[in-house]
Amino acid sequence: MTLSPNRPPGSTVGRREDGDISLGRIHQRTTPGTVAGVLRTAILDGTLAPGSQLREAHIAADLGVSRAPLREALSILADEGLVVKIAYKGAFVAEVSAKGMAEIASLRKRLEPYAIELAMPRLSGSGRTKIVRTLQDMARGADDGDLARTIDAHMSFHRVIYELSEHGLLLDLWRSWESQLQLFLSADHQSFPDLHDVVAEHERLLTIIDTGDLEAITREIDRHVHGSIDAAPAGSAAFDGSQPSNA
Amino acid sequence: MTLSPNRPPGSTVGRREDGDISLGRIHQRTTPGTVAGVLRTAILDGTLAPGSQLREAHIAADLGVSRAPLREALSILADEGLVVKIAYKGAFVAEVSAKGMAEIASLRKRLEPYAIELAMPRLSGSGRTKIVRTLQDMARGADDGDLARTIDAHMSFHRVIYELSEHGLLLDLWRSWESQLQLFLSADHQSFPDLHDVVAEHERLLTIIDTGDLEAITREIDRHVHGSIDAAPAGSAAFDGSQPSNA
DNA sequence: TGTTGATCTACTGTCGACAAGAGGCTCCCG
DNA sequence: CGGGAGCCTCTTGTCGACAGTAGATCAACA
Repeated sequence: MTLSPNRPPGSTVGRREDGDISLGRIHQRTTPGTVAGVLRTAILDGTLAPGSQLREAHIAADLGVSRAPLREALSILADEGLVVKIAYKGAFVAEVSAKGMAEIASLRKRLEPYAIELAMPRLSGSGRTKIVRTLQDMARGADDGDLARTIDAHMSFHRVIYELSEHGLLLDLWRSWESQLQLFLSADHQSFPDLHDVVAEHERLLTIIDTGDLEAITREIDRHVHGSIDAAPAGSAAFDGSQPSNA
Repeated sequence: MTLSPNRPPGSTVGRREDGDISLGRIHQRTTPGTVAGVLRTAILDGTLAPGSQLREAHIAADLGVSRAPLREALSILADEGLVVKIAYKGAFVAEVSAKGMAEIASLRKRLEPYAIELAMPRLSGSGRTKIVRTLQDMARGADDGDLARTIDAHMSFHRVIYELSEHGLLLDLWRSWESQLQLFLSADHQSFPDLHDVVAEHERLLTIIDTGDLEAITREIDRHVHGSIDAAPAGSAAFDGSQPSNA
């Protein structure tokens, strides 16, 4: 992940200097960025199987770019933890391991309550609207039995909280986890017998956040995160210690 | 930073599986890796001033490599937060901001106690020796008035703790902070009137860790980290709000 | 005189070709 | 028949050259 502490000079977030014209920034679409996007979705939707090697020449030819920007795209994905690069051997689609997920969970338990605490002051107005919207999205996804959409909304729910914390590092951290969580969840959805459970879970979380009781929030996050991680590995041997890594 | 969850097959850190032969792994010295190393020291020792642009062609020629591996080296440093890359504009030596340091501190306060907790079981034998050794190094550096050495040992002290936690993500996180902390500290050393204070501070921390009292440890880390961050910015206007954070 | 527009330069982004390392295969030798 | 040295091929790593962009300089114009 790229935990860059210094943002590019142009990436003003919400500042308006002259007449209040804040027409949101246009972010430059760089080739490596778009390529990384294509590969990311391919990995997340299973087109590129975990463990498979990503041959540069092939992919570059497929996408109609040269190897230089492709290699940079692979680096981006490596930062996100979706790809593992090994010198002189190549780049491989990451295999999510139960251990890796547990590690992420252990950090989330300690940091997400903090993120919520920081986000508190902004949880009333438009911030709250954003969160509620993700819940609605999640519900709609669950209604339709649309796994991908439900997961997307699930990720958005948490991401919005990190965004509202206005803590750059925290948000970067979440971003570095998001792809992996998404990969894990979509591969492991069978552990969610009913998608509506996910929705209920998060509605409950939001209710508790509303109380503003930090203790209770910490407890709930603990339960919440614990549940979504440790509930799974038992059943999904496929993702266990699979790191003989390579192969 | 590269928070890769899946490590390359060979990078077992301190594990000895067969007869205790830990001859430490020879890590493949890749060109981008060595180049990144050269640039890293140049940045940390001030040869490359914060904010200055790193022109690819120029540096590549200086080091006798082509731009391809150099660009990758810059990406590595960007991951570490020592360099900021901006599309179509170039790579610049990062400027540490008080805000960035405060963000790191806020996360350390929440994670370092956890790292210590995890490291506990390994804090008796050889693990402890390692820590003590960094303290000795720190002391020697302070005796000689050797700032760089003191800082190195200081970083090692904390790094060893994260290593002993045997929590991959935590260690990765520390690594992603280390360079920036080092950059900050070496630029801001005037806030340490006496290097021996640093040593005393860490000896005290170790003593408290020895008690095994997690509450006390958390309190101490809070004090410790708080002190080493918030003590500084007041005096060092140079690093304050330097983030045109926009603008 | 302030502002707009073109031009110019220096740099980054991209390309295709070449070099070098890694792994598998065959063939030779004990 | 087993082991090992040497090739052979595929892939990644590196290179030099070209294309495109950002910012500065400067001239034309209202």
